[in-house]
Amino acid sequence: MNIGDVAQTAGLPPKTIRYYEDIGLVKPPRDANGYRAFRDADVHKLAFLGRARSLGFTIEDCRTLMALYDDQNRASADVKMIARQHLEKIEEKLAELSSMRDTLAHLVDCCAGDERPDCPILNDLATGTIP
Amino acid sequence: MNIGDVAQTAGLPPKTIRYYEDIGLVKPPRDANGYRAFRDADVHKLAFLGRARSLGFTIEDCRTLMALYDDQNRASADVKMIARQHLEKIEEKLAELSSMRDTLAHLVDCCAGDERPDCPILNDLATGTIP
DNA sequence: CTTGACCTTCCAGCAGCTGGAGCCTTTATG
DNA sequence: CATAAAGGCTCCAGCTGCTGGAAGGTCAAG
Repeated sequence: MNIGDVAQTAGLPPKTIRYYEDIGLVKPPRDANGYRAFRDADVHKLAFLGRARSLGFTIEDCRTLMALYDDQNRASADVKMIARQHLEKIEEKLAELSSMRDTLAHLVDCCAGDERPDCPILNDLATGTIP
Repeated sequence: MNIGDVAQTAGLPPKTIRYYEDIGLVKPPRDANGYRAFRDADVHKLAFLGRARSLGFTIEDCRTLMALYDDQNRASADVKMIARQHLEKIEEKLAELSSMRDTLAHLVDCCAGDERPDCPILNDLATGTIP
């Protein structure tokens, strides 16, 4: 399978797939013409990567998760630990973002948004005093 | 005021302040010894930047917001527009993250987390089939 | 035989810092 | 007054995870 088809199948851009090869996440053999020749296992790995990335796992997490996937003697506890830590980071980001949203939404609400210069948003940024 | 004191006052690391000078957000004059000599206005700008950044505005947004702040003839509508667009992006990210969280939390819940290899998390990543 | 769609490599750049090396200046202490 | 620590300076490199583009080789269709 050539990279374009793999891209379709795995739902990843060719550039990304090449990058994943670069950093050693997949190792497709080459055809005589130099083209990457993806085997089913490679395509499968890439789909795995795509899903893990779409859940927000870092590349390093993905590497570890794939190694665990390949390891028949893994303990599910190891996988769960990674997932739980990642979940925690997501919760933290959510908290941060939602506090940003609350502040911003309030400021936007307070701003007249007309042609006059008075602006509670700028006032807050300048002084740190939320109206 | 030297960079260290400004860092304390504005709540930004010295490295960040130097970086902000690099990209033209502040332009402190220099003392004879080459040290940056921050004026009150510079410190004020940096605090402004710190607050804008902590609300998640991009550097380019910050640049625009500061320009608007300096412009006595601004229309608050312009500020509000920037804030509203930023708010939208935050909402999008929130939605994305919270869907990640839901999926992950569910998977973590389903995983025994013991010494056995069976793992619904890996199964999902491998097949895209949430239990 | 040519055209166009693929494929290849390599280099650069995005955001927003952060770390470190190597050097100079100021300040505090003995 | 000498010295050492603390702070300042510049410049270069690297982080994450790609993405774009240039310059070129390959392959299938007409």
